[in-house]
Amino acid sequence: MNFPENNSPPKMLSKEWYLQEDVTIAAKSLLGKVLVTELNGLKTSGIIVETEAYNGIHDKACHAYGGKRTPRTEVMYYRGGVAYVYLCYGIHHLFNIITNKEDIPDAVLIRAIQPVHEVQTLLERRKMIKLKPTLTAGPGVLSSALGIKTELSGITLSPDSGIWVEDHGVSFSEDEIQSGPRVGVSYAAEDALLPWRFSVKGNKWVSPSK
DNA sequence: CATAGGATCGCCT
DNA sequence: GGCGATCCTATGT
Repeated sequence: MNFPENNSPPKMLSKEWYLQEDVTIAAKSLLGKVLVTELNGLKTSGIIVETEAYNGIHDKACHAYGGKRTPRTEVMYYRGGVAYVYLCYGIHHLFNIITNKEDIPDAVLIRAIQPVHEVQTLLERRKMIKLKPTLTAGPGVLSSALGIKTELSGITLSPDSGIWVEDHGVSFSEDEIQSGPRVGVSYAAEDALLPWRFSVKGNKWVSPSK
């Protein structure tokens, strides 16, 4: 596998980490971080291997484009470090990490994870028998596998709230990161072409390209 | 109040 | 590759 060995103990991302101003840098440095949920007594996790950056009010693909505020998007304006979860196509709960200062609605969509621990629980939630990349390759299916639902939207990422991100000392250099256009945002005119989808090159847990 | 459509997925051909 | 599922959200009357 293409993850370096490391012996550093897991640590939480700091509150300050989420306040960084360049959401594309945040999206890239989230690759290799570990997304953990502990819900109903079940602890599950995976390594983030694919993300997309959404650049606040200037980004036509962003739900907060033009400064739009609605009950759904209000949490995007919170100070960085909260979850933004919304229902897509009536079925899928898509999980985002809000970054940047209060009132600047940047978000990173988590698009794929590599399962590590408690794979059996992930499989059960997905009603799957065999371990395959479709378990967690895609924003809808990874939320399903980790038990993430829209009711978590607006919650602060921390063990107290049942969902958080750990730093296990893994990060990737530019030449280990694949960049490309974001998926499913053709309505966003010229912003649809921005190369703001990021993934770990050659990793089999990344979602299929379109 | 009515309605259109979505940062997707899985099953079907 | 094509399409239906499924329901919340945003928008317009």
